[in-house]
Amino acid sequence: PGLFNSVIKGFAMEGRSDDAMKVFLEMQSQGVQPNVVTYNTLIDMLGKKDDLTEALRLYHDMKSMNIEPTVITFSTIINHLGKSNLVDQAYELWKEMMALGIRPNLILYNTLFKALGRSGHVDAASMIVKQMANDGVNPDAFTFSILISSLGKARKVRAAKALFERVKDKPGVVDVVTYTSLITAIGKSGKVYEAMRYFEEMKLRGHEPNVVSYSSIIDTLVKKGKIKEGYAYFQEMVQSGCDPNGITFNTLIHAFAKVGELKLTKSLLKDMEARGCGPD
RNA sequence: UUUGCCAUGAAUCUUU
Repeated sequence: PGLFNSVIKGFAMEGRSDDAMKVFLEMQSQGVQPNVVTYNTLIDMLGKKDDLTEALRLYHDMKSMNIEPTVITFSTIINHLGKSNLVDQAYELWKEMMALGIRPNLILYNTLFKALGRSGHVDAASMIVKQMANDGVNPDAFTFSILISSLGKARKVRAAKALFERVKDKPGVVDVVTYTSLITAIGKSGKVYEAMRYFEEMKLRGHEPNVVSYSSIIDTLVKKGKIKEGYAYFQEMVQSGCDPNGITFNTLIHAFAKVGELKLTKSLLKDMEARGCGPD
């Protein structure tokens, strides 16, 4: 089924889910049995188009075909349930997985933290962090980015910072995304200068800010009325060869419009067109 | 050749 799976994946990546489903039927009519990878791929594809009903139907299908789900099956479904804010169902699946004796791996834990974090269940996530440690699964930069931004969205910025400070000297668990998560959390709490301090620390530690990092710090600054400072970061970003995207421009244009900076707004709109970032 | 095909993180606006 490997060949069919690759073809299905190809269609899935192009968003051609109906073609993918046709291949799925076609392989069966040729007597090739789909395997767990086939199902995982299709479930992920359906989840990406928010068709959770169909995704769950396939999950039940595979079980009735006696195809054993794997940890990937569960992280795929939990991921999409989380993104659809169906945390309770995500948590049910987590329990089902445990009941089946399937060991959660790093990605599964990260996915679950993300689902819990989105819905504000940061305390539940902290409990599971302990279980993860007991399981001998080591957190990575994804884990801390998820936990830190979840804490930030739950307005627990002190906890976010404490967590970050606790792990930032360990190798391999902090990267530009982890820093950006913290910078955003602090920025949204209104501590502009502290956000800037971490932004500078990030650069000093050799983590090159990317378009998301710059957009985040710019947003923090301009929302606090620090238009000049925000624009200075925009210039730094361009000079350092980091291309702004539609979100960067959107952030600046909103801010400029608010304070009536018509000239700068116009020049940004031009700049935007020149860069092929269509305004929306 | 413990082969190959599948899953996770950060930014703006909009919103219930």
